[in-house]
Amino acid sequence: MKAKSLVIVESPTKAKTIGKILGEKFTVVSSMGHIIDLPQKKLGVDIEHDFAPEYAVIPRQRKILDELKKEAKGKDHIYIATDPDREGEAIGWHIRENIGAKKKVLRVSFHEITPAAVSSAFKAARDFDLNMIEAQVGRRLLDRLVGYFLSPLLWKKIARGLSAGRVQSVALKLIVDREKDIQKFNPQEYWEIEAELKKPHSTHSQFLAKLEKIAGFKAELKNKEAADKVTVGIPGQIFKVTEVKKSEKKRNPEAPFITSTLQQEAFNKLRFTAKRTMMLAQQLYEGIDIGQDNPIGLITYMRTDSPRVAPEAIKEVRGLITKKFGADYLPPKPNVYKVKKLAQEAHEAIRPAFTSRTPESLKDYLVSDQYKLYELIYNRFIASQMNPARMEMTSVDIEAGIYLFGASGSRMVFAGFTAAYDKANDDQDKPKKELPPLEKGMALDLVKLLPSQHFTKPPPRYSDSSLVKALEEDGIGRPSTYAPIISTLLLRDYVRRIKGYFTPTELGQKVCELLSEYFPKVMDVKFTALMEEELDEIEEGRLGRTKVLEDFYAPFKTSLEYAQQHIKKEVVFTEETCDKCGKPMVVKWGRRGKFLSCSDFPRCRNSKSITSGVKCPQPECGGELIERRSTRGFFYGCSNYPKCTFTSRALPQEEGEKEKPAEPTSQD
DNA sequence: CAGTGAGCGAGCTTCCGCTTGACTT
Repeated sequence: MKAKSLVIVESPTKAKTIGKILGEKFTVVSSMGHIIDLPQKKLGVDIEHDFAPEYAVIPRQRKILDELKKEAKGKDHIYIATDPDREGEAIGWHIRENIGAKKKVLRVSFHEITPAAVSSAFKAARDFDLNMIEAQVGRRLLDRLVGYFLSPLLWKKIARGLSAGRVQSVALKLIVDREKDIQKFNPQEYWEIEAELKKPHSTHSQFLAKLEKIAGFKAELKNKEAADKVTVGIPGQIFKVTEVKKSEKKRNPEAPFITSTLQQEAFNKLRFTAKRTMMLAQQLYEGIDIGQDNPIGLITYMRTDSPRVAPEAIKEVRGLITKKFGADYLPPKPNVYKVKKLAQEAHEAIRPAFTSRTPESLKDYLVSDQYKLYELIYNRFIASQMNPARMEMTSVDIEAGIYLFGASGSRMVFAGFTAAYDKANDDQDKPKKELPPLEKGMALDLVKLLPSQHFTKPPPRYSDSSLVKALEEDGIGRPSTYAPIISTLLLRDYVRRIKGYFTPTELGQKVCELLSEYFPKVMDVKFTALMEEELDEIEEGRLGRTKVLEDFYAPFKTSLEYAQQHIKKEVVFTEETCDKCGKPMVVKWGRRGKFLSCSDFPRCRNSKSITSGVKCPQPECGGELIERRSTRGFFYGCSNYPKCTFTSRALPQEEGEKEKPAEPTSQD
């Protein structure tokens, strides 16, 4: 029997795909991510000795490592084909160091899983990039220091079980800061006046024009009096077209999806949370049984920060565009999309694995949500390689005495990529109506005036979509962590998702305030970007990992000591008194959230729950609803439990309050 | 696919970033 080579990748699906490409001479196995890490139970960083890490095999990865060792035995060549980025290099290195066959191990890296890319990667097999691994270790240690020093501080000063970290705490700060902006926002009244106009002797040429200027100055109407003055002055004036400007505007298609944009669009168009989106994408990636042999992967890898597309796929989609839409829709050269500055580009864009598998052809095999997500990914990809849409934009000036009105309209000249990307979904920028044909000098009839009152609006709270967008823009977190960051903030009860929008809790605000006051550097959104710059320098061999850690740790330690001394643990007294001894009750935090404890603890050990003040809707129950916390999130239960087992997701609706539509689907 | 829970307080909680099954009804 001939000796085989061993290839190690991260994911089982990737192993399957590569196995098919490489053929019989290779055994391809997966590591399922990292196999060793810092221990969970302790710091695992020797601060006295250059921040030396104490690594340990991740308990649940023990079996995997044993498998890898077994497979490594008797193989002539071992290729580590983990992702071509910082984490992938480190994962591979740790495998090499732990499977007991160091000498035979080589590193291969490719950015696309196509026969051409894989083949040339094996020809260019190389040694490990030690500087890259240094950078990863630096990143890991820094995160450990921040997380494992700040979290215990919170346990001591606020409540047990809390957490803080380089990423989650900054994400929390975004939400808390936004809430502050909203609270201090002062809405300003303003009025708009629209005129419904039509061409003389015409019955179906109505259109709307907006008041823009009065006597040459911008029309700013602060209140009803100002608006009334105008609405009284306008009738009787002669409306006349003074200017008609036409221009052609191109609208380019968007890049194919990467993780962050997929999460944004899936939330905006389908109301899927980031977590749900990733779960569904994983299912599409792993493959679905579509009646032929094995399950077949329907999309490329879903955790990526690069919009790059494999040349083979470009060729395929260009063929499809010509066939389905015609040559007019195909650009002379493939569209190329820019990579973000902080991207590590280990993977391709998220796209259909085979454009021949149209969403319609898979309808019978996919459940509804899978189908919707696949369709989104499919259409976005096709559209990304099509020609721009062309619109004819018209803007018209209309005078009525001293009053200047403006109207604008647009007409589609060429659909371009919008022929592929479902327009019904594409409601971001308001679709402008087409105007009737108008010419300079034309007189118009006023049908009616439509004054309307408005108020300036505060900035919106973050949603899954806008939070992920903000995180990505600031370089905070990675494709594999956007969704988990949100889950952590919810799990800790730092924020709640209300009708799809994040509101910080009192606890979240308190944690944020404490950290911001004592650790402003860590809480700065720029902290991660600065860290990334230093990691880049480590990768280039211009900076040592220990130096980076020392420079961070020295001032951090000082802040920590200062915080330990100066933050007072605050005790929250309530109006409630103890049933047993009459002393006031105080709020304490247990494993399952807040509860009331006698302030005389431990002499009096009485405790009780905090009730919501809302009666249990069960007939003849008489209990009150209490907010409970389980492993699966929050819910309301009856104070008479276990006698009454009533539960509900939210407090029963107040009378007269209307049900609002489109609550996003959530697992948190 | 939905459910979710009875003791918190004396021994334990926690980070970020890779990756998938993990429980039970």
